[in-house]
Amino acid sequence: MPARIHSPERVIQGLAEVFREHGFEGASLAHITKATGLGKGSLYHAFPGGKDEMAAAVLADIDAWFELNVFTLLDDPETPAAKAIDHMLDACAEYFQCGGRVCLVGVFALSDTRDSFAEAVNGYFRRWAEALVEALRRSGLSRTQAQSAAEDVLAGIQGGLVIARAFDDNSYFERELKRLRDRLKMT
Amino acid sequence: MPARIHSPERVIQGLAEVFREHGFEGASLAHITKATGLGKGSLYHAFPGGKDEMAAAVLADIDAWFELNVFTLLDDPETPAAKAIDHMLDACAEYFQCGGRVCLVGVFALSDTRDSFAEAVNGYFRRWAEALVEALRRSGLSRTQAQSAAEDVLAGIQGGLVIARAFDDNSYFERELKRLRDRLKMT
DNA sequence: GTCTATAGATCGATAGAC
DNA sequence: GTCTATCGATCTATAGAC
Repeated sequence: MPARIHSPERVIQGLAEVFREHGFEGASLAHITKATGLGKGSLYHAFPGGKDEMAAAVLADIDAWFELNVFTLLDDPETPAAKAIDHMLDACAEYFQCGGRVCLVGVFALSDTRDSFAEAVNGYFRRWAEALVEALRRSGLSRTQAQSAAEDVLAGIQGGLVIARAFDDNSYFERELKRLRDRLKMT
Repeated sequence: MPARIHSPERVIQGLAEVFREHGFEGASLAHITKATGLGKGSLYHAFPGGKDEMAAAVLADIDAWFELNVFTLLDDPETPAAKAIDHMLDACAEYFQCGGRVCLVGVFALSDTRDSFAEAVNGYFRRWAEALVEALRRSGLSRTQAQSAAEDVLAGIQGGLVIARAFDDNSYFERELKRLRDRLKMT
């Protein structure tokens, strides 16, 4: 048998898709083997900790993506706040496929799965909020104003994903992003 | 054995709690029997359709609650818009226990459960949006403005619940409700 | 209407060949 | 590193006594 047919990135991506679609408890190994193309043996070779370790790997991968594509720019004191925030919203539109893809961290947050991954779930949103506050302060807002606006943006994004999915209408998420963009420009 | 120890309302409430906490797939009959106090036999006597019928009953119960406590007042042409909207946000704070309780419809919307309950999930938010648009138009907004504001409020509520639960911090949801209240007053 | 017992399928996880 | 075979547990759902 050839070694390493499946690149780690593809496996993580397949895992993410299954967890997003079915949630943690609904993500059966049958679904996972189908999505990754790996048998159970291979999966448990790569993730000895089982489903918990698979989910943790996916969460770490998400963290890394947002760190690279969103948070770093928000933090960067040399990047104009407006540009960093615009880029953040563009990145969200891309990552969440304009509402066609839900946020795994949000999915985990809503169910009892949150208790098992509390640190990752909490950390993801905390890191995002802190970086966004940093950018908003650069744009001239007070700490209180910036925190309130950041909370509002995070809720808008997560809520936009929920409602877009409920209506099966991606344009809902796009309109929500537009509203957030406009609101951030006004402040 | 005494008949009808468990009132239908208590059973539905127990079911709702389990589905909210664990999602549809994670809501095992073991959890359900524990939460309702009913054995499997009793449950399948009351809900011959199994878990699907249990979930549908819970969704219908939620619909009825919001119809009675939120939508009707928003629709009522004799109720001042500001009063109806204030009442809606109060009802949300109460129903979602200031963020301590998540929205089952939102939970279902995010996972593949949505496909099985698409009509109920879609209808819940559609009814809410329509009623809210009605109230906002009474307050003087154009149809376009009212629709945009209504979408924004729905997303804010759902997103507020996601983030509050992610942070395990109910004050987050309360602040989001306050922001929505202020924003609606400004328009 | 409620229960216990249990069927039959699927679950997560492991063992061991290659 | 990947597979098949398989384990014991748990799952949804049913049957039948009371």
